Amino acid sequence: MSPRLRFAPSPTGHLHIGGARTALFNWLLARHHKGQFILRIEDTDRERSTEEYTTSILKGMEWLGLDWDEGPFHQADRLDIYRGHIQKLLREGTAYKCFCTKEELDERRLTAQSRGEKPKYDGRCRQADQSQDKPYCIRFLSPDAGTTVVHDLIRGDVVFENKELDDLIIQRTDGTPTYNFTVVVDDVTMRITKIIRGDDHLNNTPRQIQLYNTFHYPVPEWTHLPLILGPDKKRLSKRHGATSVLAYKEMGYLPQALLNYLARLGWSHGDQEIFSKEELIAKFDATNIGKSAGIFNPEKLSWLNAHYIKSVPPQDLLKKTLPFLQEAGLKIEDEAYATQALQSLKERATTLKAFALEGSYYFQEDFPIEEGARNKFLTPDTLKLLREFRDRLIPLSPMNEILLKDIMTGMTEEKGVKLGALAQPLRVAVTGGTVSPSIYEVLTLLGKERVLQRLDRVLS
RNA sequence: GCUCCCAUCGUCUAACGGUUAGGACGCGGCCCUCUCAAGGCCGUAAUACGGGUUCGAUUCCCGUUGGGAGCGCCA
Repeated sequence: MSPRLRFAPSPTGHLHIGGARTALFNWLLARHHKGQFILRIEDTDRERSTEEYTTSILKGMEWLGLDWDEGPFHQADRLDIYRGHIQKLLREGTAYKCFCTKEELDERRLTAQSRGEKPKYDGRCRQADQSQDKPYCIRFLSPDAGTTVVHDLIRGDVVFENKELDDLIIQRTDGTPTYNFTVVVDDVTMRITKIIRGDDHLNNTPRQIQLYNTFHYPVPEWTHLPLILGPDKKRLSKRHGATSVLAYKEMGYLPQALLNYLARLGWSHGDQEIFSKEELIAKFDATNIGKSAGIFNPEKLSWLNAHYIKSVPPQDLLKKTLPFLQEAGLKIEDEAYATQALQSLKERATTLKAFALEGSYYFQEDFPIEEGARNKFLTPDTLKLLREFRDRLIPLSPMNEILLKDIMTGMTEEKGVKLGALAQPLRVAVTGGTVSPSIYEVLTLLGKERVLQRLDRVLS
């Protein structure tokens, strides 16, 4: 039977790095085994769930290319299903009404904690008169004795004492069902066979298993992923800078770089570092997932991004980069020229955004000249050199890299100076800075007209 | 505090009782060179600690320490 997996984010925030990895692992395994990947939006918390976040999560998934076969399902549309299941438990006596107020519970929790005990519900409403006309929530009657064991694919059997588990609330006073309940009902009715989720859910799993058991439903296969931590070893959060997947898109990261990075954070395939999407699908295997938490390392992501930028085919370069060029206010008039310019830049770009930041001189005439560069390289002596270069350039037609090289090396040999003595001032004059691709390449790309214009600007 | 999980270079990881403990990012050096990158070569750096088991432990067991997660009418 082909496996069915799901990703079930709650729309109380953007799709973040950790969630994206969970989604990726589920997606990868589904694709690897030719199973189904289902997307479900867990929005039973009406207070904090928003439409905006739902859209953002979907956009994040699409950007990463994690396509789903079924859904997105919304829990908000499934309330009748949950209600039916709750009624069943109530009828069977495996759930009961609890009339304790939130304030009472808070108070008891505090006193338990101050006594050094685990703050759990004492089960006092198990005996309460169920026909009282007071606001109530509904609790699941969990067993007091025995153990519940979680068969986890990467951790083995994890045993929990049932006495550690209290009667959890499955329906709020306002009539809406809660997470630990809906997740079970959904996974059962959606026939999910493998559950891959964050480590933070491991402690919830025994109570979910108890729910499966009382419904006599088959228990799925569990895989709990170690968490992704920040540099301070705390759970990755907004405090650690950009954590939203879409933020990486905006910073100029390629989805493949993020996918590759995320796959290797917690999973490995020997010494291999670079994986295409197809390779990941072919090679991904839950048995090679590690057990320990990993720290998010932006440098390595950057390295991967630079790697993938180098491999973008020339014909795709402009399309991918255009939004960043436009954002920087650069106008693209000649697409063929722009493509060549980007091509010359791509060896040294770390992000797509860097093209606009570091190569703006390709697309505008009124770029500023860096103060330090001007002082160091545009001196009376070098201006003399530039003037001579200009004079030798004028009769040149056509202008190409070989001819330029001839002129420049000829000049520097005559003067007995190093090539850099001419190349750097020239670079400052035509790019405004001391860093650029090969000077021959830049000059050729820019073309004679523009080069002369820029030389005149610094010579006048 | 209680419950659960985890522990190899700074970071991501390889090793599935026998290796000079390997690779990658980062960092440093050299080469290349018109600058900066890229690339090539070299280097830096780890089995948390203490007990067992074993001819032999990174690997198996126990403990200690350290880190993380959970303990919500959040998911």
